[in-house]
Amino acid sequence: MRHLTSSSCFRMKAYLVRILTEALAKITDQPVQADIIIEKPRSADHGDAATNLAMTLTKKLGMPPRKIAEALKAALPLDDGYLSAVEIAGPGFINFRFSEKWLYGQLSEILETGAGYGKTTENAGKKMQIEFVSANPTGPLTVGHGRNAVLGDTIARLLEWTGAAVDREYYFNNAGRQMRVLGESVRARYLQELGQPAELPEDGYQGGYITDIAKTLIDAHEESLLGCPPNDPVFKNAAEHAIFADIRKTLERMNIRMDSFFNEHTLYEDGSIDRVVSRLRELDLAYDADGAVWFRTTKFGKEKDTVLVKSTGEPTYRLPDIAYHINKLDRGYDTCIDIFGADHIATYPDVVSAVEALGYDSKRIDVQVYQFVTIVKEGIPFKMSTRKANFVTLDELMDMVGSDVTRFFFLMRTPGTHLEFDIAEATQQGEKNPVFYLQYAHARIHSILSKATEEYDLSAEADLGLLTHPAETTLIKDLLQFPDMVAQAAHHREPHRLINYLNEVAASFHRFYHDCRIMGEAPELAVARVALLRAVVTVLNNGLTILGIQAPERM
RNA sequence: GCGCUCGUAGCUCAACUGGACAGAGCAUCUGACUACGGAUCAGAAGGUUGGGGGUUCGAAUCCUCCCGAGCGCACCA
Repeated sequence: MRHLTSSSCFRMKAYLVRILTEALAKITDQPVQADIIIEKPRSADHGDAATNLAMTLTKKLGMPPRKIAEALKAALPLDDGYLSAVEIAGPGFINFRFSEKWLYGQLSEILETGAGYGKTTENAGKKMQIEFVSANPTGPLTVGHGRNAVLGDTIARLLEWTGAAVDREYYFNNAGRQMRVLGESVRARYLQELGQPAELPEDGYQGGYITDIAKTLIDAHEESLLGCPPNDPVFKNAAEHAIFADIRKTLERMNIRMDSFFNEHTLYEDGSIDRVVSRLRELDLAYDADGAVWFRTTKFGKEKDTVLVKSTGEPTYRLPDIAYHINKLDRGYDTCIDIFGADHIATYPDVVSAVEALGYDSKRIDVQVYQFVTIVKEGIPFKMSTRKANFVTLDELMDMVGSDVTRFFFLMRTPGTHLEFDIAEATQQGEKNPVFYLQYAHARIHSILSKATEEYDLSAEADLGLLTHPAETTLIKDLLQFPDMVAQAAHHREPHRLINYLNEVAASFHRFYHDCRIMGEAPELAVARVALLRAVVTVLNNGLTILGIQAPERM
């Protein structure tokens, strides 16, 4: 059974589970083990909540599902503090309708809770860490990194709303071959800028930012670096600092702040790399062959063993990866989440196997893989490469569409499926741009509220019982789903669920706006509707806050 | 060749992880307030969920085999 918390929807679920359990005990002699699942039916005709309990019990009780449903219904109490009706439908669903008394009670709870509405305690007391972005400082962040960055940050926010303490960490490596080539590329540009003959390394970085970095070196050192050898760290260091500064700025612009940057090099300095190898050797999971150190991945179902340390003495990236995850687990996190692109999909199982073999509970590691982004520009997709400088940077994208649209587009889709990022669609300012639908609803309500403040005395308590129009009650029911939706999105690490939900809320609001007026109605009703709008604004605001998107008061 | 991830309306995607009649937004067509923001709302049309077989009360979802796409398969990261 699903873990339940104290928020409104959970409380209704808990109530339904309890009365169903009691009813079940009444209709059978022997105790029956049953998983009671409560869900919201797709169609409003089927009530506000439903359970398939009767169907799942057909085998155990040896009775047809509708018979069981009838018996259960007869044994259920009908407390109008919670429910107004219990119905049986279809093959044996038991459908519940919430009482108005319950709805109004919950609505006033939203108003009281305000900016905290939607927070739950599902992960209260849990310490979590999420590692994301983690791009090596070889160039500016591109749209390709964007999905990773925004997913990581938003999942962190979701988890915080379920009570967890979350650390955001950026893992990087400034010592590998890529970085060496980067330094050599800067040096080549430096020489060229000073009129010296020089060529980029064969697989050097071609982007214009390399030349910019070279120019800053000229500003700082003039010609004094001409005699430096190609591998002099001054070039690489300059590049790293400039690029990291740039990356931080981009992240900040996207409303992302890291708690820590972890340099892979640390793992060499503190000996944890060596420790992993020797412990794997003790377990006979690592061995020497052909001058290299191998990891016995065949023991975990792989076809081939994997090299951990090359015959040159240099570890492959897998080894520090293992050490890094152990480092994280040793820091005491209950859960460590990795946000990985599809290219890592085949390699992380090795890390998980190693961590498990070394005596850690690998369930504490949670790898989230997202599929790559296809950029569509003028109707045609194009491939990006940092090295060839064939990319759209996140800064360029935000120059075009702003950070709200940028975040929204990356969050809109299921992480596990390919995302098509259509620049033309994102650039649209009007109705075609999906983010505006939400922001418009927020701005519209705000405008109504400020007008209502002038016309009515809103200090008196609203009589919420006046909100009986179908557009009003469905809107209230939508609002009550919010904490549950946040918790679900957090649990599945899928922010798009929250977006879909907020779109529904906005749609319900627009429908309400169309059907129900505020100004011009009897003052009591107007005041009650204003209260409802405040609750809607609360949900939109809190939801957009989780998504890291602005909730504008006018547009 | 092997592994992973996928395939849903013309297009981009949902579907609460096995539930009721597969839903939204674009695009197309038809309508709506002389009043609170028309960046809105109502309606129409659009489907053999890539295909076959299986599991069961029940399948887009699970198993299997085909077809098709993307990504991996280094002593690169």
